[in-house]
Amino acid sequence: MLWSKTFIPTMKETPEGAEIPSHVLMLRAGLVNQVMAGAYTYLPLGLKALKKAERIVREEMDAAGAVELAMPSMSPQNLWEQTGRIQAFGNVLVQTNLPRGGRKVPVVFGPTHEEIITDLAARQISSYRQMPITFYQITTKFRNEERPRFGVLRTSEFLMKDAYSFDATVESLNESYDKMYAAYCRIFTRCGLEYLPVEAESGPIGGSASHEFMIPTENGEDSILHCKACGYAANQEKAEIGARDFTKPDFPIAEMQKVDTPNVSTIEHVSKMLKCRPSRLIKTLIYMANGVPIAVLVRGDHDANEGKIRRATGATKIELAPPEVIEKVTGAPVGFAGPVGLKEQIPIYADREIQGMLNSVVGANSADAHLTGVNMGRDFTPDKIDDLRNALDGDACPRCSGVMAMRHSVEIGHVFKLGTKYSQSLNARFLDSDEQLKPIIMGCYGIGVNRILAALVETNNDANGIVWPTAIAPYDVVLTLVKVPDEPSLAAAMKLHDELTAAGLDVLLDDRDCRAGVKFKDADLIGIPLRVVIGDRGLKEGKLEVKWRWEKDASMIDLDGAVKTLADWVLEERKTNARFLARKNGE
RNA sequence: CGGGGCGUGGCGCAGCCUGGCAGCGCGUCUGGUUUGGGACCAGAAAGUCGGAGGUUCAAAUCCUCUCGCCCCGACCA
Repeated sequence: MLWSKTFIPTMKETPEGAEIPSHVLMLRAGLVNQVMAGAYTYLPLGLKALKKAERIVREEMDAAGAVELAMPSMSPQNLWEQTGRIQAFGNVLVQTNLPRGGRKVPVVFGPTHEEIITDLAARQISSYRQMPITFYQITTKFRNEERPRFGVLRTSEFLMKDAYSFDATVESLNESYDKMYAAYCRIFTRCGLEYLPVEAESGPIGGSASHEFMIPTENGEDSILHCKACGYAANQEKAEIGARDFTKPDFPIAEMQKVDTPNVSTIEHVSKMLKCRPSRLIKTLIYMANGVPIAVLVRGDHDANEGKIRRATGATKIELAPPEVIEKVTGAPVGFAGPVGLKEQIPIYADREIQGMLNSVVGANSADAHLTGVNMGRDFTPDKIDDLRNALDGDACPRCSGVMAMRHSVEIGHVFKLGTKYSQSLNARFLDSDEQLKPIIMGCYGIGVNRILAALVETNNDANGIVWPTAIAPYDVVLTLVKVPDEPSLAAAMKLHDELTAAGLDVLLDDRDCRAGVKFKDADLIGIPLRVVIGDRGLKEGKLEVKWRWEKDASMIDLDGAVKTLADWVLEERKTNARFLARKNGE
């Protein structure tokens, strides 16, 4: 491809509004163009990279035995009513009514396709002999993000590979899941990503039935905890906290005292007013566990974890109690709840950390007042003590004696054992070998294809621009023509371009009539892995100047045999990303 | 949905407080000189100052409303 014949609108300056590296660089390198918040046009360069990621995903899905199909973005609303996901998705779901004659047909623009694929299975799969089977597609998904952000990392419309496995037994599901898990590892490795599979909140089957594939990066929206000692990794939602002994500090135990805290109800304000750290406060949260109010105690600087509360209570549904329930239970307005002197007798669940607290501050269960010098055992007794809070940096690893580190990260893939949630609500049943009718056992597996690009740019860039791995780079090689116009060097460049292309490489020839400096800057900005400079200096000596994007200095190779040399390098690199990955060790 | 910031030629910004001819840099176009890391000189085109209403002799500037974008938070199978 000639640079002058394609469309690569690079920018010297950072566009207003872009902040994180991937957003800035994807705009500056002319990969994407913003249409509105959360919607981007993929320009030729961005689209080429996206297609390469898509191709790797497709190849590995095929290799794993999944079969490709394509489902429509539009689907009837009633399917989503049957699974209850109209409510579950809420505003995220993009819906409209299609006028059909005098009728209105309510449709949903698919945010994912469990409903549609399960409906297909319900119609087409009737025997255990038809399974196991895994379907996949790579299509556009719609999710009305209330707050799209971070460029292409979080958009309302995106390309997703979604796969769904159908099995007759749990053992078979486990095999299907493992195959997808392994395929994901191969995909992200081939893409040159440094990923970390983490345990995620699991579904109805339990166990380690869900994993997210994360790319650790400062600007990620998700938090993960990782123990380097044993390798345990989980997202913050899921991460357990290792048990430890709680020895209270050796201070005299204070008397309980009631203090006035007019209009001061938040942890931040209370701690400021009473001049104590938030960690001295006990946060009392009133939750509804299957509709019954309970009190949950966590340290003031900790966050309650609803998944853990659900498991501790054995409830299926956990939600924060509405203000009227809080007032009824505590006898005080919201913000003054505490474990001492609750108006109604409700179960109290305390986070383990509460055991280590001495002379704490709690709400007084009356307006504009708190209690100080409160101690567990003397002043209140929880019904149950358990791990109820979100894990934090430095918490103990639940699997070994190590310490976990917290990192931000971007989720690029998710594998999930669904079980029979959808097959039951959509009546997808099969006749098993024992002549019994049973619900199909499902798994689902997603990859955000756009996020592969964004995550790569986010984690691979320098002051000059993007540094692509060859596997995903829009072009393998950029030929930088130094002297324009100049017939002999143009002819040599065209010849090289054609021969490299014939050898299977993606070649971009920068034939623009501008100064060499501009071309070098642009080549670096758009991040093409291999740069070949064609100038009369080298041509006279029968040499070509070559440089990998991440190398500091260029080297010379003979013009004779250059095509074979370059093709060998690039084809190898495209497969392994070996040089790309090795560069980090040298840093 | 709460909090904050920003909308001025294609891009990045100044001007606004204290109302008085709409500016700068980059880019674009023309001519010339240059030519291996974002060249230089001369000239040119291009802006309903996000939109609506109001105050005023006069509004980019002050007031009211509104739309959009970005950031933080809430939300996110």
